[in-house]
Amino acid sequence: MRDVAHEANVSQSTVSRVLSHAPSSIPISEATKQRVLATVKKLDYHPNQYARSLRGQKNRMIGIMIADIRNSFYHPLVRAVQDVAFQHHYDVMIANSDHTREKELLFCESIVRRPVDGVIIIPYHLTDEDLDDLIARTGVAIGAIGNHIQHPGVDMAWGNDGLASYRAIRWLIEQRGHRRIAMICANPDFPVIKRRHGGFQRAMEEAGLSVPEEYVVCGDWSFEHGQRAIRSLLQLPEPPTAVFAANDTLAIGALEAVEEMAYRVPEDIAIIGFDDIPEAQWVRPKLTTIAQYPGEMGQKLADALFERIEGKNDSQRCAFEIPCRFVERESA
Amino acid sequence: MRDVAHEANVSQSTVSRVLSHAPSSIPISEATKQRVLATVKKLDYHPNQYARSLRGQKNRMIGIMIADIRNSFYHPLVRAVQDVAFQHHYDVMIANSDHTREKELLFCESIVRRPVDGVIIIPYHLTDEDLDDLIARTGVAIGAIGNHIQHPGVDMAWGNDGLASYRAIRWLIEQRGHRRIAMICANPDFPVIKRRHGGFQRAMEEAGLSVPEEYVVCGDWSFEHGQRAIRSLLQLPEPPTAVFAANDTLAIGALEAVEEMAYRVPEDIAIIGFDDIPEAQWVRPKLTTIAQYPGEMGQKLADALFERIEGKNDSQRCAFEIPCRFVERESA
DNA sequence: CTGAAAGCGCTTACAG
DNA sequence: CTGAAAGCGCTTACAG
Repeated sequence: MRDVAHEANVSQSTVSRVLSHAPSSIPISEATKQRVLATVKKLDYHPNQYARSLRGQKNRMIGIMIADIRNSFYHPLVRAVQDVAFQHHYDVMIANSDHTREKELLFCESIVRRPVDGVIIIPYHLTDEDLDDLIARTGVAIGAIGNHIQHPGVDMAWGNDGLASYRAIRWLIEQRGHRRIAMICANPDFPVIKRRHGGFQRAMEEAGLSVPEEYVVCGDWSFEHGQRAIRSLLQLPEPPTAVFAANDTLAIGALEAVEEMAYRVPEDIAIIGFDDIPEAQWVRPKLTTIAQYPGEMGQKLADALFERIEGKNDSQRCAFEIPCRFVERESA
Repeated sequence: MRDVAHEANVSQSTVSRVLSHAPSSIPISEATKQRVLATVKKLDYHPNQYARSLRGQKNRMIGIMIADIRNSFYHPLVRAVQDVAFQHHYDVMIANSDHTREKELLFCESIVRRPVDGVIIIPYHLTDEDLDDLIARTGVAIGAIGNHIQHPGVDMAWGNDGLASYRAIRWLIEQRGHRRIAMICANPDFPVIKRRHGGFQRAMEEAGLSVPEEYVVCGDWSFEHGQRAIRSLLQLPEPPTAVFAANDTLAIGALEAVEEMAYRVPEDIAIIGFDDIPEAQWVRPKLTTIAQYPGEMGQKLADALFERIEGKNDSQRCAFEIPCRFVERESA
């Protein structure tokens, strides 16, 4: 910057003002401005972002925390956030929590250290108190997915997944006549599992159907857990006739295992997933599932985030409910 | 930091030295060290990363540039790089180029501005000159995928995809008796397409088989292009009996369209993909394809990157050839 | 409209 | 083993 100032015969202050798109409060003569810009171009000068950050300006970076970049469910969300950030000339750092509280806290720490201007997170363990702490220490703007986050200073987006689960199970019972329905879950401590399992349980109870303990198979979110879970279910003395999987990856794992065991889907065993990832349409039979709209969530949350970052919103809490939709295909 | 220094009754220099894991050249008395660490914990102090960066230390951040986070092919690579970075306590920023030179250059610019300590990139347009420029201006360590990058200061990993393509086509001809073979390509200007198409062309020529112009359908990398391309191919007066798709997404798109047209795979039309993304095993018929190992590429490149960042390698160029492997399944 | 100077929060010679 | 001081590259009151 010193070089540019010297070469253009102005002070550093002037170069800085020309470059920082300063709020027009401080005017620069057109001639000076052009001279500076020409010199900047000539010397191929790019202001150092860290110095800017240090001096108190924006950091021009946001963070995303998801469980695992390998799960397709997150991609539309991540991409939407990246695209909004790109338009604002922001960089995006991305971290995986692997559904552990430990890594969620490490993400918060790296946010505190750096810091960044905003984050979009999908927390599985972080509580309102954790977020409160984060805001107090950094002033970072936060958008979160999942309605277990109720902090008044945090924007959020959520699907009505509990209700959607309830309705899907009712559909299995009333439209398809199932009475023995099982559920493949991830860790039951996750709020998201509590909601989906709660919907399942409620529909079963209302229909007067019992759910034997071994009909709820908990584990992680993986393809492999889907395979193992359905095998154990089908080996029960009284196996279920339908299975509700807490996400599509589990459902697709189940589908693969069922095919190997030479059962027919949906005749012998019906399978319903959750999320409607692209792969749900590629498997055979095509997966009946409950669609969520992560792209829309990401987009809305990112727009809200930049409103906060740009100081256009410092009071209003945004809460976007993006309803789930039941998608009937071939597996149930 | 001032607060910590004051509270612990030492100078800022001392706090800094305790915290910066300084090369043991400068010793600190154990008592002082413990006192400082206790105060750090008590005040919950986290050093500001931007100030550290500015003062010349490492920036503790690397960048990844891929074409599009939504393509499954990149996930094992991204995840592997993230995991290595995580172990080194580094943050990772990720940008999409959408296969455009414009966005590839914008990524370079944001690297220059920030800067970061290293990048892993999958360039489709960037040349050795571009990278030379980037290194000159930032000293950033670079690892790249694809053997069109030959810069002596850039580590690289690559699959032998040209040869693998050649062999797959020979297999179609010799083991499966195909004579009319088409190819679905992305933009033919991409080095990766040149290599894969080159292998295809060579196998055909060596077998004395001609490739009508309309048998090479160029477009982008999308599912939709796969669908459109195979439709146009099957409507030709003399349609092909086998199709080689430049990646699995194209192949899966082709598979879907073929199913809608009620052709049988592989009896009526054989399909071969490239990459072996997880979805290749989920579609029916299961996709015959050429496996690449992006996870291994990412891991090796990231390890090499941190060797450079930590100054353990400032001369040796690493070049990892990760051979492709033909995976025979059901679609050909 | 422009410039001189202070300061963001650290690290690192330099001195003791 | 520890501290006082300079400086990384910017931005922003303050002064003119």
